[in-house]
Order: sequence, then C-alpha cells, then structure tokens
Amino acid sequence: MTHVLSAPAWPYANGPRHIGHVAGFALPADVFSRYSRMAGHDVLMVSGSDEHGTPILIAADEAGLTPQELADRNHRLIVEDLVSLGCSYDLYTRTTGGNHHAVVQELFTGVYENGYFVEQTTYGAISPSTGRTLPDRYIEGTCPICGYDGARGDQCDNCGNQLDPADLKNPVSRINGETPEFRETQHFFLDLPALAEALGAYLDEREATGLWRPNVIRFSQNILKEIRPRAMTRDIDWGIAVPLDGWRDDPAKKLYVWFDAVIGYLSASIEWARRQGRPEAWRDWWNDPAARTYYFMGKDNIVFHAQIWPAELLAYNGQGSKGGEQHRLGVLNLPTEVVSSEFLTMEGKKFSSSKNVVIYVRDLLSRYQPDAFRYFVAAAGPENQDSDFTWSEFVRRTNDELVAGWGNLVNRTASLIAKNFGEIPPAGVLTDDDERVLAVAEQAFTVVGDLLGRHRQKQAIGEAMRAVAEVNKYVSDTEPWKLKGDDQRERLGTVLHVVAQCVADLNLVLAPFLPHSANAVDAAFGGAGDVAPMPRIDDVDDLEGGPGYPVITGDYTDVPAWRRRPIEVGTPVGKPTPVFTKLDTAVVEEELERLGL
RNA sequence: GGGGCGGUAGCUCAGUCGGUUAGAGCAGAGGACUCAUAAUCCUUGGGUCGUGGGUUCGAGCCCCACCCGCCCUACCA
Repeated sequence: MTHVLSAPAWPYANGPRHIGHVAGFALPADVFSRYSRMAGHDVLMVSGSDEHGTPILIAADEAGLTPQELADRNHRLIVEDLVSLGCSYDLYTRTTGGNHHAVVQELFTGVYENGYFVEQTTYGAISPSTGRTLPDRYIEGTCPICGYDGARGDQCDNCGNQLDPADLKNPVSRINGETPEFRETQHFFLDLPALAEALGAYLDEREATGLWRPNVIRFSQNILKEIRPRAMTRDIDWGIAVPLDGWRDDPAKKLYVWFDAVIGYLSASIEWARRQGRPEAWRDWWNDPAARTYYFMGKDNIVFHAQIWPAELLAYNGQGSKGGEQHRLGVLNLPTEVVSSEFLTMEGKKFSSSKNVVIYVRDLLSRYQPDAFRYFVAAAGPENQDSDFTWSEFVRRTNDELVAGWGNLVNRTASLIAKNFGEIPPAGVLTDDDERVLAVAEQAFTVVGDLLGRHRQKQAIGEAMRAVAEVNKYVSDTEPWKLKGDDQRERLGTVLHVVAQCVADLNLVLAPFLPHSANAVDAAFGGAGDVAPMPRIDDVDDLEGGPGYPVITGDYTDVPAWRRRPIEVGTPVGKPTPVFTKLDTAVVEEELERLGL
C-alpha cells in the first residue's frame, strides 16, 4: 500500500485538444491510475487546464474574448472531453483558480527567499501598443542571412538558421503587424546552475533505478550540461502576479506560464485535499519520501518535468548549492519517474489544427466508442516511438481485435450460458484443459500487472489479448454447443463455468484499458456494472472567492482488487447485446474525406 | 550546425548478456466449425534486419562513416 501520485500533463487551453494530446498523457496516466488503485495503492490523480501564456492571449484576441472568457470556454470543453474518455481524475482543475495562484506564489516566495532567483536585465521585443512580451516566434521579418522575408524571430523557415529577433530586418509583429520595440527589461531568472549539481545527483539516482525510459533519462542528463539561468517572469498582463513589493501591482509583469504550470501538480493536490475537508491530506503524496510520483507527458515536455520542475522543488526545499531553509509546504518530493511518450501522427502527418490535419477528441467520440479509441492508443500508441493513427488501422484494430477477439468471447460465452442455463452454472470435476485455461486467465493478473507497473502498456494489453485468444481457443476446442443431452449436462456446465470465470478475470485485467466496456461486460454477466468507476463533472466554488468553475472528480475508492474474483453460481445471465460496435469499413473513406485526404 | 532517439516480413511491431534455423499480430493462401457481431479454431507462404566498412569463432545487437524520419537546441506551450 503506497501513496502514488499520478500526474498527467496539463492540457493547454487555447483550444480543444486533439487525439494526439490525450494519447500522450491523459490515457496512459488513466490506465496506470486505474491499475494502481486495483493493485491496492492510494492513488491521487491530479491535473488541470493550463490557461496562462501568450497563445491564450492571442487566441482570445482573435475570438474577440477576454483571455479569461476564452479559458473558461476551452476549460469546459476539455473537461467534457476527458470525462467522455473516462479519465479518472481525483481532481482536474485549472491554473486560473485562486488556490493555484496562492500555491504558485508560495513556491515563488520560498525559492526567492532561498536565493535561487537572480534578477537580470534582458533585451527583448515588446509590443508598443500592449506592453506585452513578443515571443520570438511571433515576430516576422527579413532573414539577415538569406534575405527570405517570411523569417520568424526564432528561426528562418527558408534557410533553417536560428535567429535572434533583434537581427531581423524590418521586424513586424505577427499578431497585429506593428513594429516591435526592442528594449531592456528586468526579470527574475531561476538560478539553474546553482541547482545543477543537485539535479545531476537526483538524475543519477533515478538512472540507477533503471526505471526511466532510456531516451528520457539520457536526454535529461544531456540537457544538464548546458544549463543556464532561465527567466521565470514575463512582460505580460495575463498570468500570476509576482509576489514581491514593486512587482506585485505591476500589471505588465507576470510569472512565466511554465513556472506556474508545473506547480499545478502540487496546487491541485492541495486543492483536492481542501475540497475533501482534509486540508493536510496532500502531504502523504508530497512530504513522505516513500510516496511515488509519476508524471505523464509528451517528449516535448521532458525539459520542464525532468529539469525545471525538479529545479523549482530543489530550490524551494533549499537543496541547491546555495542551501536554504524549509518553508510552509515542507520538503517536497521530486518526480519518481518522468514517463514521457513520443508523438502520435495522423495518416503520416504531424497534427496541425491550421492545416486541418487534426481529429478533435469530441469529434472522434461523437462517432466512435471511447473504449475503441482507448484500445487503439494502448495497443498502438506512441509509447516508445512516434506512432501513426490511421483510420484504416483504427477500424482494423477495432473490428479484428476488439470486436472479433474480446467482444466475441464475451458474447459467445454469455450467449451459451443464457441459452443453456440462464445463470452461471456450477462446475463439476475439472479436466487438465479446464485447469490450464483457468491458470492462463489468473496469470494474466500477474503478467499484465507487472507490465503496467513498469509503464509498458503496449506489451501489457498485448498479453491480455493473448490470454483472450487462449480462452477463445478453449471454447473452440471444448465445443460446448455439441454437449447435448442429460449425460453431458454437467460437463456443459463445467465448461461454461470455466469460461465465465476466465471472462470475469480478463474483464478485470482489461478494466484499466477499457473501463466503459468493463462495466458493460460485468453487467452482462449479472454484476452491478461498477467494476470501473467513472469520473464526473462538478461545478465548484473557487476556494479563494474567485468565480466558480467545473472540475473533474470522482470516487474511485471502491474498486475490485487486482486478482481473481470467483464468480457466483446462480447469477442470472440473459441473452447479451454486443458490447462493442463493429465498424463499417466505409468509415475509412468517410473520415479521410472529412480530412480532405 | 550541436545533442538525443529510431529505421527488422506487404502493414503494425517484439527481439534480454553478442550465441543454434530472426519472431508475433494483421493482411494473403488452404482447411475445420456453427455458440458467437461471417465472429472462432487449425495449417501455411512471406526477410540482403536503412547503406557501406570494422571488431569477433560468431553481429539485428558492439565500433566507425553515411542516408532517411522524428524530438530538443526558443522568451511557444
């Protein structure tokens, strides 16, 4: 019984999220969380919408909304999508909440008091009309190297060189066309060099566990070599105030969005505890060194989770080369494991909303079952390397593996039982074949559980499906439909009892992957249909008096244990309706057309 | 340009410490069965392991170079 923090990345709220996003963090984290709860751990799964930063401002301007209005709208959309997918967050909140602001300022203050912020003057582009930082990528001009006139401030798309925006000829803002002003400005930099030694020691210790994916640990070690102080404030009017005199009331200076976003894991844990009425309960996951904390994200976020976030924690803890003191939140745990996925592409291309190379979560869920998509992601997602979502492969996986493999086993089993007994029959004497297939199903808990604990979900679901195939084979081999007549009645009951037990076992094993259908399968065999608890949306008040907002939460304490649960003889089983929908292969054409392919 | 990861059957991928004849699923071919959403089960063909060198008794695996894809190298998130 361990405290396990499951921390999926915070979706950015500048628009609805596409399937590539959820494939990289929300779904793997949910599978892991669901499994961990069944395995008996105290799981806290927290995340939320990331709502600060320049892209939100720009999207709001384009939509004619305030940033808060835009964030409100997208937060609600993302909440609905994640609930539709069945992601079992204990709390899914947002970074514009009052609690988050307070926790971020506490972290900033602790880091500041420990001496890990250095104030530096930088030279950067500012929009004269708004006073906002103009990030490099939002400046356009003529490339000083090749003369291409559509070069971005960070890089020229024509010659590929990296640029300094101050060197661009005729620089203009891509946002409103005005000429940016390059001027000096004061910012707080996180003193990463002063934390580098502690970070290195931390990564060495993590590497020694052998648990991190090799590319993640190697990459993390590598970026440590060229570590520099990094600005943690911005010239922007949308974000969290810098809690220092002279800064606090400056409307044009806010904390850098990434400084606050990663703190969300902590603030959401605290928010969860406060909403539980047990305001100190979060400490079990954050102050107890025996707790384990797992962070799920795409590979582009490794630097923020394996360097910036641990650095913020070390600085707050006073564990860098400058020392320091403990603060109100105590000594906080660094990530046990940074579980980074690769990228999902779509029909061989990178996702791009602007080019219509995109499938939004809600579009997919409006036409297909959430578990069909969850199956695809678990079996063919970007766990270790980039993987490609194609509609033909989605249809094939759904029809040939989910429907024809697992769905068919469920259906034929329930059908045979309904037809012959109408309830779970008792088992008589077991043959070697009976014992063998029962062992396969029971061993699936060990095999699949071990893989899930090590974040090898592809292999895990593969092993589960291999067990499904073995049980299908057992049904074909024993031919229960041929066992007619009174003298074979007991044998028929035995076979069907054995298959029903195997189906019940595998249904629990598959529940982390396929929670919606796990409940449907459970119900088809006379259960309560509650083996996989589902999240819900609550509209809550802000804890610091701000406007209320929707959150995802749920009660997941009452889950079946990760082991065989003997089926009960006499449980009524009626004629089943198929759990999974077989897809017409014509949908491939339809969907490709929708994408203009 | 620098750093990292990957390239294995038509497709998607596995391949442990260097060790016998490189595996699985799907697709293809043939057969069995009829409980089941024409699902299931059995048999079977299919490979210059990106390219070229090297180390070794032995290389998919280790070393070097190159080609291709992706990520990072940003004040995007």
